[in-house]
Amino acid sequence: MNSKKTVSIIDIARLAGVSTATVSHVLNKSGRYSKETEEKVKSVIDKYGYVSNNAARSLKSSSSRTVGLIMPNINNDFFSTIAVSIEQFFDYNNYSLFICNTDNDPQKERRYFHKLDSMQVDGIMVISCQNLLESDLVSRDIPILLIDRTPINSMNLHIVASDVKTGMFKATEKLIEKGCRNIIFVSSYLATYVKTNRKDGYLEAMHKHNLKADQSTVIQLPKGSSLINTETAVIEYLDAGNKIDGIICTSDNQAISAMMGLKRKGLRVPEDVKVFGFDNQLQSRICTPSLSTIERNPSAMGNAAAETLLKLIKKQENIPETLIFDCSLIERDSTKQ
Amino acid sequence: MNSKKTVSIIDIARLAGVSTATVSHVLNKSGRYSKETEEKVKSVIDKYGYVSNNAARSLKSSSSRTVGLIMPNINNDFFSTIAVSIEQFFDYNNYSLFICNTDNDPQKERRYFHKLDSMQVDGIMVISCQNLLESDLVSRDIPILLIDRTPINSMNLHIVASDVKTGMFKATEKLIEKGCRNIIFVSSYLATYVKTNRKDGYLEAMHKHNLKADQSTVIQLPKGSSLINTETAVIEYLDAGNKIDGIICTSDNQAISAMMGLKRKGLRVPEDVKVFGFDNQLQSRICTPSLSTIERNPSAMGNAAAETLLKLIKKQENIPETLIFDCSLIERDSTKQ
DNA sequence: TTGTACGCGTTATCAC
DNA sequence: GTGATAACGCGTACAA
Repeated sequence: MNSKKTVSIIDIARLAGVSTATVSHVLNKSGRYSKETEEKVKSVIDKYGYVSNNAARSLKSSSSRTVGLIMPNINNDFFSTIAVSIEQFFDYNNYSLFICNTDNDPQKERRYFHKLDSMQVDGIMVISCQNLLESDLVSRDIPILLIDRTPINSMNLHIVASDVKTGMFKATEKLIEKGCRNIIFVSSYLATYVKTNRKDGYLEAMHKHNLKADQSTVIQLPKGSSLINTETAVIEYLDAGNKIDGIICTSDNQAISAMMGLKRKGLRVPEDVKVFGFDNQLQSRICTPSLSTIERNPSAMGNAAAETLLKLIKKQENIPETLIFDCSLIERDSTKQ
Repeated sequence: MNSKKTVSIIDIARLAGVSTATVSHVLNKSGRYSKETEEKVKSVIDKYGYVSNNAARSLKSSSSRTVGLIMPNINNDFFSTIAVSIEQFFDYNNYSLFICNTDNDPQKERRYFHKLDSMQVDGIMVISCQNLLESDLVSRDIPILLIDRTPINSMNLHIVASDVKTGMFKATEKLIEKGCRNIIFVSSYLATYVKTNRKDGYLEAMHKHNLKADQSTVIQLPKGSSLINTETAVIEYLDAGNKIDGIICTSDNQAISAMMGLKRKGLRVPEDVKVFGFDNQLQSRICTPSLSTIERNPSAMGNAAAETLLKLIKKQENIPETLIFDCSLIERDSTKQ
């Protein structure tokens, strides 16, 4: 344990024989002081280990050179990659980033909005887990930026996201091109608007090529199900007499579980069934057979989000309201030949 | 964009026809008001969406019901699992957790210490990337808790960590028990004190059983190397005429890469070589063959860390200075038979 | 360069 | 028991 008496700007001013205003100017390099006073002040600050009180600073300036990122789950590769690139951008621009983990709990998301708001952050980015964002999330006039998820909101918030629908469309069409005709869609539990987007890409591609795709070709895992449920669901689907020669999944883990189900039913990947995952997570490279997948571009998304938020904070002009990133297909063994 | 005028406690007081003191008391449930005024005040707060200004509150009380977690990389399963359980604990206790990602940059770690300090957080937990912690990290008298990594420090900080050395010892001995005699140790780049701990467990087990283990049986990957380097290093080791029938790695990814190297040299796992990973990450279950690994207990560690920090914040007595968690072995196909 | 009013919630003191 | 008044904490920015 350390035991320190807090040193305030008043102490420093007294010890250096100047006013608090001068100390403040030295700290902020805002001029209005001589070389000598600067050195005197700096040496006193060093000697007593003074750290300026951010609470007082933000109370006065209602800015803190701090931004918040609210996200559902730092334990998810895609999200945490976004977070890391955001952090790097803001660090480079002398801002601090505070990351808040909501555990996919909408209530907690709102609590963090209020907390960041009351901590006087200069802006907030959110990968929301709410379907609807109310306008009372923050009380101050700070920018809010939506990343990835785009819940309904009445505030015309700026958005950085990826074109998941087209990504799913391309993946589905790729399987069709390779001769698949009975392609099913396996979806983990997702908020309504997320799920709809992804499924629509699949449905549109199938219908474009006059292939059957409807409720009966979609396996929707219920909320709270684990990966073993996916394996079981695929087996049950086959046991019910349905044919499969292609699977599109909403995550790599779903795809890997689906492949386990296929294996237990004696079906080979990619010879009998071709499989697409989603998000190009590490495990898609490591599993056997290696998994074809859809790559969003989390680093670029994070960087664009951070850049946009900083522009909003600085109240610059002509900031695009919506940035949508393309998805690309990464083909590996699970869709070979 | 939202455009709001900030509502302050003064506005609420005026609108409710009471003083700011009363509003404050209602907010903090500190008594001294009647049911009627309470309802009146609450309805005004609701109506105008008032959020108390944390900067002002922490300026006065030098507490913010907020704690910080500084960590090297949220993109790492082990760390982020710790973080999630810390977050859950503090949320349950009505604290907010701000997570700061240092990218393994000691300078940045120090910057975040100062920022959290000046934001008046009530305590800081750190998975440090420094070898030495100076005592000027924070200026106020707040508790700091070390998690996992235990750099040298002069402040007698509390520690929550795991007994990695014994874990490595047990894994090595397990391979010896299964008949391995030429066991090598493959280490990714790690800070000195981390690496030493892990390697010592391996060395002690080998020496206890009179098996050769020294510089020549340790593959140390240089800083900044990627997984392909591990694969190559294993191949080169074999090409140099060395024998391998067991491998202990400092991460699951290292182990998976090592297995790829073995495969390319025509060696089978587990028949010819048995392999241990480290940390029981998702990929250890998914790879083929599935990987035996060492499980630390990140959830329990996170929970213990959070509990300890809260006790320190509340200045309770008899808080254990050091909590060390055991590691357990998880045996899968890579060490079978 | 400096003095000082200001921002806003908390809490001790005081009045009824 | 209820509620108001005012001092306080500390950095900022404008006026002097």
